[in-house]
Amino acid sequence: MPELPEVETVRAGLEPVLVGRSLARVEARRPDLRFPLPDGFVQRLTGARVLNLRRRAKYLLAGLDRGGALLMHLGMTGRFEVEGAAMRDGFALAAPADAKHAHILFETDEGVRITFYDARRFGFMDLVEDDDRRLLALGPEPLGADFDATVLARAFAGRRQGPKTLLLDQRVVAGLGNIYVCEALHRARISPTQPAASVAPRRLEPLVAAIKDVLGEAIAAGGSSLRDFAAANGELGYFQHSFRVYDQEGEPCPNRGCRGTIRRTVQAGRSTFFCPTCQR
DNA sequence: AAAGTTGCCTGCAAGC
DNA sequence: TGCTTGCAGGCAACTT
Repeated sequence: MPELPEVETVRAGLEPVLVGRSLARVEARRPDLRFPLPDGFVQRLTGARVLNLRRRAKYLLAGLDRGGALLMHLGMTGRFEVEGAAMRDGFALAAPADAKHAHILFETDEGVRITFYDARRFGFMDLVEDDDRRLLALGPEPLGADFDATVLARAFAGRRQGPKTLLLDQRVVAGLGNIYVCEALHRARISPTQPAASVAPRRLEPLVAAIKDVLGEAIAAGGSSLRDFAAANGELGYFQHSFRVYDQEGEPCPNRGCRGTIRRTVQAGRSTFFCPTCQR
């Protein structure tokens, strides 16, 4: 469940049980996620206190009192489950619900257990410093003041690539994924496939606004929940009901005054949903 | 069969 | 010509 709004929702859910707590127990139930866990992962985290929980792009960063941070990425299917303070009552916690994909377990000094599940295992964790190159390479936060039309003008200049693929490039703007790029381009009525250099400059400001709007609305809705089977303890987001183009192939275009039909195409190996009538 | 992720690899074009 | 760089597209990692 992982684009910026989903990661932000996860961050907000973990913050109250994690920040200020120390990790009494850490268990890695396999040596790797997408990549091998770093050397001494469990030892280096056990006993550490979490100072803060931040989001950067689609990354979660738990700052540690012993320096550095725990970097976490949800990949495609990564998710966290939080279970209450059973330890305080002297009861052992039940086995993870989906034991096969429960890869990392944290238990705080309050006895709260936080389990990281990831069926496809495209997610990853690492222990990093502030100068980690994955973080330094990221473009501006789309909801930040420094993301504006000028940023897009620079990124689009001279590019034959479509706006769709450039907006997915985390070096241009950090945190957008397939869903919200499709949604934002539709709101701004910009073709996802035309050469980015051919998008008129006056259209970049509305595009920035569309990106900020759709992300803000999605965060307010708790993100989007796709293909989420067992409803975890946390509530599911409901923004998927507000999709105007994503996964809406064949539906009428909801843009005002447009009588087009939503189509699906493939760009850089990923589905693009758009209205060929009003997005030009 | 398709999937919301990133990053690596390739082949090609452009530039010096 | 040959080398380097950037670009654009494809694919791999895995499970349901």
